Amino acid sequence: MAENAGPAANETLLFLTDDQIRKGIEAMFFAYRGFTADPDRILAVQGYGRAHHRAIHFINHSPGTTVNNLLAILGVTKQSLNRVLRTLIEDGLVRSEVGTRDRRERHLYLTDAGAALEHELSTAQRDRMRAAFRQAGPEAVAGFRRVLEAMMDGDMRRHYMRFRESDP
Amino acid sequence: MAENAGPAANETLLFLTDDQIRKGIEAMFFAYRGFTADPDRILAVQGYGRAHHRAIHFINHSPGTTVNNLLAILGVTKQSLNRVLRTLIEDGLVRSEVGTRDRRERHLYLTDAGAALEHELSTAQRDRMRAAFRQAGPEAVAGFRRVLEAMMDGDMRRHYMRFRESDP
DNA sequence: CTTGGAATGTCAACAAGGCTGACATAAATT
DNA sequence: AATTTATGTCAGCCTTGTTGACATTCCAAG
Repeated sequence: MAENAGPAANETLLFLTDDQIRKGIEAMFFAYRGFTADPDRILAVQGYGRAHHRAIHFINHSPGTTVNNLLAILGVTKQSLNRVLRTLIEDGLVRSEVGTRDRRERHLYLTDAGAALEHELSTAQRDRMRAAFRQAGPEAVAGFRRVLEAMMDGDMRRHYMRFRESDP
Repeated sequence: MAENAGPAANETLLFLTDDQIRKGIEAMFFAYRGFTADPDRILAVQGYGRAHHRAIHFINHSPGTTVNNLLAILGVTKQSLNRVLRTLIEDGLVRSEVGTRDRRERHLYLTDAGAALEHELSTAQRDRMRAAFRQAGPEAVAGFRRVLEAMMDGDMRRHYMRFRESDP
């Protein structure tokens, strides 16, 4: 490697200074709060929390997914997920069907009521994200995605990429 | 506004389709987990959680800050923050000094031990962020920041901007 | 100066939602 | 038949959010 590529090297690497990194960390902290704020408000009314939102989101995304799949994606224990699923099933937002191929598995679907709540939640969250995307512009969005993908853990990136491919 | 600006309009607005937005939402979800994974591991050993990390981070960032300041930045109730602060003070990581001008206020500082933990935590988190930044490149980082800033709530953006300005 | 309100912070109790561990059941696999 | 896998459940713990009650301190109006 070249020892020093001249003044241009400092220019190019400015985005890697500790201070720039710290700003990135704080941006991530504050932005995540905005990211969850709108759904949180909606969920609080019904007595649900973020855990319910996550379950609903991914069941909507992959209808018929099994409990085990969901566990891997959400990265929680089955006891924790089960508590959330139980309330969602009791409240008639999620339907659980015994698998036909493997009858140990439970396949999860949103009911109409579940889909309605999902729509309400994702509309709120998408509106904010869309506004941010529009304000920042297409190139910023591409960069945003590149940085986030590089920041994921291996397993999470696998799940994320699987989702990316799953749209034709 | 123009009704339709031709094929170029579709090109430019592709990043605003529901599907692109959904990918952004899921990227945010998965990336935030990577973002907190390393500090979480370190904190778990000492029996602390993310709340302790946030308090330590912002006390380190603004030494002498008051409890009230911290409340506004962290966006939690004072009772919640107080519990975290109490354990940090008991464990000798944070020092609380009665204000001289206004003796109702408590000014917060990290002790040497607190600074050591802060350094361990921020090193872990910075390393991952730095790797992601390096991998994505400077333009992507600029875009990342622009999108995140647009995604913040008004109050949070105010705090974030205040921090940005505070480095000479 | 006194008094009443506002600001600041602390303590207590409760709920959500993570976690681990142990165990049950049913179905698939060997 | 024995083992493994997928799921569900109970009990109990921890962190971290909440509200309510309360103490202290400051400040301003009377």
